[in-house]
Amino acid sequence: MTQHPTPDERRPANRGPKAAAGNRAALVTAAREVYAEHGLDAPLSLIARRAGVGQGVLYRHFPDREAMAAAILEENVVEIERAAAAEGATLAGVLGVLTWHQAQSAAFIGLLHAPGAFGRFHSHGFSRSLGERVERALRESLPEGHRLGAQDARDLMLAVAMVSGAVTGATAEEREQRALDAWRLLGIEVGPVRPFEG
Amino acid sequence: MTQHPTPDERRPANRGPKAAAGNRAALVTAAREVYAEHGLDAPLSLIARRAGVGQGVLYRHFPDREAMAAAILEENVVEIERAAAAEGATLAGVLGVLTWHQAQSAAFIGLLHAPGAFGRFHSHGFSRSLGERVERALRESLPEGHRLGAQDARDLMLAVAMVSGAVTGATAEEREQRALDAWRLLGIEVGPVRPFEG
Amino acid sequence: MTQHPTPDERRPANRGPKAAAGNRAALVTAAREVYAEHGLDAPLSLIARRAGVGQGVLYRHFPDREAMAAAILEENVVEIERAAAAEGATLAGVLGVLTWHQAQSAAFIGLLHAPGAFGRFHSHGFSRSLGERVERALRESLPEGHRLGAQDARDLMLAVAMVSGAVTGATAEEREQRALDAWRLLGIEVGPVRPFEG
Amino acid sequence: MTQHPTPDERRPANRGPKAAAGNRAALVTAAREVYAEHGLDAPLSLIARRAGVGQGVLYRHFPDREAMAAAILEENVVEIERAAAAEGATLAGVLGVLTWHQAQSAAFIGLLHAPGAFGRFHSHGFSRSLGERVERALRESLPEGHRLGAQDARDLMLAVAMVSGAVTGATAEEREQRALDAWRLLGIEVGPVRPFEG
DNA sequence: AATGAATGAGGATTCATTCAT
DNA sequence: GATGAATGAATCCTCATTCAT
Repeated sequence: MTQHPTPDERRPANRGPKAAAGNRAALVTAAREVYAEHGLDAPLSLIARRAGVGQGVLYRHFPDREAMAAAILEENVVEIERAAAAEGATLAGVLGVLTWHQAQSAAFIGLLHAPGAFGRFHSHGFSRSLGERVERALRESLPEGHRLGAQDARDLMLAVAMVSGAVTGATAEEREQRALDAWRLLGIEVGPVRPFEG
Repeated sequence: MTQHPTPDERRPANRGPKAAAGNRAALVTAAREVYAEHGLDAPLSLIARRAGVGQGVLYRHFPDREAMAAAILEENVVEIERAAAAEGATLAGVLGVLTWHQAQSAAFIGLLHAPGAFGRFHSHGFSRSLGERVERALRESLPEGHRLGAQDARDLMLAVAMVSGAVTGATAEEREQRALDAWRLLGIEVGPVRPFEG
Repeated sequence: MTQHPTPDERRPANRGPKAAAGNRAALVTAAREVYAEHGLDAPLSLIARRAGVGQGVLYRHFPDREAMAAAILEENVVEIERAAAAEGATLAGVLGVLTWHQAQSAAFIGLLHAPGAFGRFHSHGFSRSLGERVERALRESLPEGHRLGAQDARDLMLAVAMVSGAVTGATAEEREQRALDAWRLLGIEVGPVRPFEG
Repeated sequence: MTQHPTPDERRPANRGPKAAAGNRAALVTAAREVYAEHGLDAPLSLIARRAGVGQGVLYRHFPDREAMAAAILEENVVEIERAAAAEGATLAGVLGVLTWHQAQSAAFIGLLHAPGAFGRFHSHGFSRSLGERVERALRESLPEGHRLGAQDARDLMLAVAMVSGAVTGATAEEREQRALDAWRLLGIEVGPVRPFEG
């Protein structure tokens, strides 16, 4: 009685476990779009719908709001880490990749520097660690022997936050230009703004 | 047992129809507190309760969510305008006042430059005009004969947005220092960070 | 975006604050029926629907599951207390009233002795205190000077629990007879089984 | 980050198709534990997980909720039947075994007498027959030539239900004492409270 | 003009059950 | 025969907003 007693007649096909990987990918894609359009407060149900999966599938893959957001941010950070680890990486080059991500999804990179700014994402401290990973990546991209003092590192991350502030709220079209203007105001050189491709 | 709704917080008794102006003020104060505690997503009912008024009163004064937020920002902007209009105003001085407001309520001033960033405040475009008013105020604070080119003005507002980015997500304690660091990175001189008082 | 932005067109009439008392009564009546039919696990939404009110109204009057159940049980207990407090009350008479309530809503009186039996109602300990109130009422119904030892009181409440066990799960028709049989097996005299009417 | 489902509790590796019987036993054991911890509303998925099998296996063995619960009760009843069938069985002795089961899993034995009491287990009427089996077992335990009249039999089962009522809701520690107190109030002699062991 | 109850849509989350592999 | 992912209905609960008084 208490529970779901209406098994119904025809279900719209169970695509089987094979669909799992595809579903997860679809969810990530959908989440990226939906977050971009509606912000991090977007209803999860919308993401599930957009991905073409049931609510349950979303919860299976991402047990809570944070897990979903973390999965998105994670990918951004991984790209930046890869760019930093690549042969011949330079700070300017990595900042270019970072800027590309900021321009693509300002709200998310902005989140790196604004945990809890809107009353969410306090718990896991995940953005803290993501922020640290970005910081480490930037450090690693410096020329051999070139070390950043603590204050320098802090300033660099502050600069990143400032660029995020610059693009926050701008339309997708304006973002890249704004980011470049921001780096210019800071007097920091930035390489080509583009995704990292090994 | 636990039958009746919620006992409310402060409830200074119905002060009768005359209190309209007082009610508005109480709502603004309450909103500022509530937004600070719970973020912009805070339930309007909480604001009404905190202000000690009925829900209807809130709607009488502020027809929608945006009107409420706009009223908060409005006060910030008015202060900045006053600072700019004052005898002997300087850009650095006005930026000090602006920075004080950023440090006080980073999220709200940040909104100035981030309309719609989190899926809100699309409709009225009010922040556009608030932003323009800030821009005008900054211009007016320049020495007579000193005019800002369009690009310079744009850069200045971008810098303001960047400082907002720098303080977003920081704790109340850290904000002022971060803002000052940000201005330093931009190489822009800022006067004492304090509210404007005639 | 995040919240309920679809105010819709025509609402089915707001019957105004006057409806409050009526709504509460309707909810209590509906809850009694629904609990009887579906048990304490019944969906609250069903109660609201049965009462002909919106979900919100239910939550306004009864902030949580327990509050709803407590309201129902409360009424039963109050009746028993009244019966015990009446002029010329006797133990047998009060037991008759108590038995009437057991026969009417076995599950609920049963709850008196089975807090948490089904994984709910742990928190407020309300059933504990309701049980104590029944115990006190039974004590008060004893002839002047006749005091129940602690063990006797415990036995009496145990007997009440046993009668609840006897009627639990029986159909509405069988309950009264079963209860009387149970009291007979216990060798305890019970007055007429009927509600208390001053 | 927190992407994959739930890591499960015990997971003794896929034991292949041969394990059917073992799976069933594992499910029964798990169900007993889970029901004890979470009540009859416990999610079936939890039982499957605890048993270390997939959801599908649970459904293979127990087509619905009731089948699961019935399997648990079945074991209790079988024990009682064995006790009654044993050489030299006495009513008091069998009641002792029955009481042991009541003390162990009050809720379940209580169900014997409370089908549908909480909105469940209407369909199969299985508890009816389980109840009848208990009744027959008790009858068989009487001395040769000693027959129970219909009313006496009914009273005896009522007494069993009453003892269930007495222990319902008590903590595991209190149950045995309460059950014994209940039998004492009924004036029925009960042998040692212990499981039946041939 | 103020009050606060009513309304119900919306979004989160949980499971029972099915079924591809 | 086992596994465990997919599905989505159902329930919970929260507010934005209206409106009788």
